[in-house]
Amino acid sequence: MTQPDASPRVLRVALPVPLRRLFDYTLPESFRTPMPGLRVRVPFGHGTRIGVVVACMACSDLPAAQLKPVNALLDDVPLLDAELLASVLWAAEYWLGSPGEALLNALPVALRDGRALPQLRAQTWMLSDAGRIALQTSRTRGASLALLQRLAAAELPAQCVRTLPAAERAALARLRRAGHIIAAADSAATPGTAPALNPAQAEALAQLRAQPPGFSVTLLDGVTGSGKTEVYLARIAEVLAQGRQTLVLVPEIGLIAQTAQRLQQRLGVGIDLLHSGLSDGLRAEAWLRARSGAARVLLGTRSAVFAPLPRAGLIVIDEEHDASYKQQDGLRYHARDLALKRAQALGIPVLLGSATPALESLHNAARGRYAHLRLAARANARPAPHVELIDLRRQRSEHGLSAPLLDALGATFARGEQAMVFRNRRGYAPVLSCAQCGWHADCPQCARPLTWHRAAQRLECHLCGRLQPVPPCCPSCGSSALQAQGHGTERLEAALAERFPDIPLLRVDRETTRTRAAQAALDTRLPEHGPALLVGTQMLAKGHDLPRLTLVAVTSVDEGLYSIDFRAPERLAQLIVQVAGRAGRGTQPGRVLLQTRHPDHPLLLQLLSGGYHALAASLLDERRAARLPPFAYHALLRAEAAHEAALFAFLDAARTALPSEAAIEIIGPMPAPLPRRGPRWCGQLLLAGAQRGALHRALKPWALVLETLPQARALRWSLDVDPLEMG
DNA sequence: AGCACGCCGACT
DNA sequence: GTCGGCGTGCTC
Repeated sequence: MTQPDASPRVLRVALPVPLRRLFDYTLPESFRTPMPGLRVRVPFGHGTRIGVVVACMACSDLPAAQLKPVNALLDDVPLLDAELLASVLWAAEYWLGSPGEALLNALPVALRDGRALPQLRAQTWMLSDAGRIALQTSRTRGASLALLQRLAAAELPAQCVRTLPAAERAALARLRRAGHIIAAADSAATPGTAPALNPAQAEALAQLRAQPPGFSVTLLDGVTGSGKTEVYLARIAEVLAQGRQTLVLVPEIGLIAQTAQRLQQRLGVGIDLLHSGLSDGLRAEAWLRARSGAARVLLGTRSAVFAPLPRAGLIVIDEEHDASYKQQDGLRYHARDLALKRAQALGIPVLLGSATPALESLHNAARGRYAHLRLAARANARPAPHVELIDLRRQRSEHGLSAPLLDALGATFARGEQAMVFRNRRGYAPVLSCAQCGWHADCPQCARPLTWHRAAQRLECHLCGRLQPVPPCCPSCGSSALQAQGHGTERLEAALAERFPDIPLLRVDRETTRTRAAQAALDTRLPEHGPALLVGTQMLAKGHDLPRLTLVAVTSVDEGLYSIDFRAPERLAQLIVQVAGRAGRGTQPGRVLLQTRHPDHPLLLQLLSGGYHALAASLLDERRAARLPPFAYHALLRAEAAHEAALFAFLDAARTALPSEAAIEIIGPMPAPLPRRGPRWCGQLLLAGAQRGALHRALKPWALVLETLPQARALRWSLDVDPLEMG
């Protein structure tokens, strides 16, 4: 092992190439010794690359003759501070990715090409109302008075501060603390008044305040409407008052706007946003503001977990159970888990919020690794919505809608109230089949049924996106008796529009949000008062706050009951609780209808009688008995190839390359749950271990072997540590 | 991943 | 005669 030295002449550099290793370069005599986290330009292969310095050393493990010199140091000070550098390298190590890709992806796009840092929009100081009053009432003297008068005459750009007399510079800091001088950008907002906390919220806040300073994880577990956000806000306000930064993560971009508005109104500071909807320039600006400490509250989606936090005080993960926090390509990190790692390194608390915590989080709470705060009651003492099952075996249903469901919708509209109908499939019908011979339309490549999109007059493969015309008659027997089998959102929309012609109806799924303008425009299309109906996929489950929504229906919960994916019951329960939480937010109590052919299913019965936590407890028992996560650790090798033979040649070679260790169970190679996607064959190899450490120790060298496997040439493969999807 | 080097087919 | 197919080897 090489040792750091007083005058290191070798730099270990991370480069944006998909190789799980670092590269050593010599540092030319004339160059100063850079700090880790600095960007460099280096020769690589036949060209040059931008990389990040990871370590400075006296010598390399390689012979000096094999090292090339660094071309240029690109920053004066490291772009990544020590904590962020270490945390990103940890993520690359843990999720078995390339350290260089992880580091370069952690930077905003605008900083990846080695350009100099853009100038941050200059900060400008101005008088607050309090400052103006202080000036008018002549309560100040000396340098303070001079500075207030100076600012009353004109706003003061921050870069002019260093030319001020020293006494006035000292006064600036003092008057900022007193709130007499504020940043111009923050001037528009003044903190809103916090509503009085109910006893449960007050108790939760008291417990949070009682925690010892430093790293801690708290699962804030509260039913929808219990006011988790008020608890976050109170904690964030305290962190702000200490002059420290808060990072808030939400699962989806669609939740950013409403969350930002609420944070801004209540906290009275500008909220810096970090998400993929921003331009490169804006993202870089927010990232740099975070790095400078100027950004005090950062709000973003998954990738915002890579924001620099030099003055970190708190991290909040809202809807912590949401699977969107798991990156599904490239480095397959989990933003919640990385946030926990960062909080530990930063020595700050993390708040995990959810009405339906992930089983992993409940397990961690039960083991005492997380503090567990329950907010059981709805904040406004409104009754929880009433959940009922509709037995589809005993009802004839038309277009997937049973009579009791239609009656309930009719009654809701008659009262002038609003309703939502969920169906997890878009299109008109998931299968188009022949009533004569039983033929049905399949994707020739994926060998799965094509979805009939009736309005668009085509068949669509929801796996590979292939589009085909609708045949005029059965290609197999010539019969014209082609019929829709099953129901998608488009079919529900048509059936409901026919049944309730006078009720404003809106369909929300990937199809409608893609073609019609933005999702934001959707809410404005429904009346605020009077009856209305929303039909759509899970997209509906978040956002869309209809005040008069009192009925929520799920047209079938059965896919979630009998899926091969062991996480399906957890997800179904989370979805049901989440959609139930959307009903009855106004003054009327809510009602939830679940259509099923399995009304005796223990999962449904337990959810109805004991709620999410009772069900979660049994699901955890099942996971323990079956040795599934969180009682075991998984890693999944996925591969897809043009030929089936190449696919299994690779997976077999990968299996052979694994050390024969009793601690690891190897399942496969096997075809993926959906074995064909477009022209490619998909397969996988699942590794399970009882101990995370033992599994990981075997995985790291294995990943390096996989990179060099000749069978890996002809295909695409990826490793997924702690996979959330088996497929 | 890129990007070159390296040996075998249809074209000005 | 060559332009170019993608097999394979490497990147400090």
